[in-house]
Amino acid sequence: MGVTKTQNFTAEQNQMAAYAKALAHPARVAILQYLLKKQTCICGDLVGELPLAQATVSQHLKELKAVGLIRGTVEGTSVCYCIDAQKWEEVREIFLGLLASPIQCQDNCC
Amino acid sequence: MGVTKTQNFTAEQNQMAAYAKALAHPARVAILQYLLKKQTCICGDLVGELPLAQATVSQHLKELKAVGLIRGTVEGTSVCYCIDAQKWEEVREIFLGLLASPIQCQDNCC
DNA sequence: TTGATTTATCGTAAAGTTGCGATTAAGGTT
DNA sequence: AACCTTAATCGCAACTTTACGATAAATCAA
Repeated sequence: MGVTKTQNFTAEQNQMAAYAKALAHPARVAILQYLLKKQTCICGDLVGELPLAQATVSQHLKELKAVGLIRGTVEGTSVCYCIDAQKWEEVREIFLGLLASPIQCQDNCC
Repeated sequence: MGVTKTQNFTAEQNQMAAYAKALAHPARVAILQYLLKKQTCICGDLVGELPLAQATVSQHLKELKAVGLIRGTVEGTSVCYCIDAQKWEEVREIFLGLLASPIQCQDNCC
């Protein structure tokens, strides 16, 4: 059926999966890296930076906006994008929560 | 065309995207959480734990194995799974690298 | 107002993902 | 050997994602 059974997982699991999905494309990783470096930029900068057509970049921006990771504000003809600091902190905490988990068993654990 | 233009992005961007993709489904997050808690478990435990059919769980395990996050060793009729400690450390570093980036601008950055 | 610039959205094609029943393969058990 | 158990794989249906050209909408400039 091709539909994830969201309702059978915890909110935390779904949330983490949603954020991971936002990062699950090199173009979106590149967008976030660029935004973290420049702090702010207009859409056109990203179109120039990425090896993708304008429509495709716009679509990736839409997805990042959909999970709340970035915000865009209209500035005349352009749109200025930046990372949402609060959301970024939230993402950080969620990922650190999982990533910080220790692993006891080494090489031949099984 | 539905094909990610991998070759036009950096190795780091592609790698991060690949790991994020592995985490981009609640079932796979659940599998990792369970493995981090128990350190080790057999496939059947996961099938019992998750709200999914055996074939589906097996498929998710395959994806996690494909990126190297988990390892499975045959133990008689069962297969014992555990997290690959080295890979886990690598994933941690890659994600921390991005997540640690500071954000200067607040509320109305644009 | 006309025209240029910038970004979002639409439509579409190709490919990938999710899920499951059925089957296969491999190891145990009797 | 015949049978059970466990897990992987196959085949399929439904849905989602990626990508781009074309078009629309909105602002600015002359």
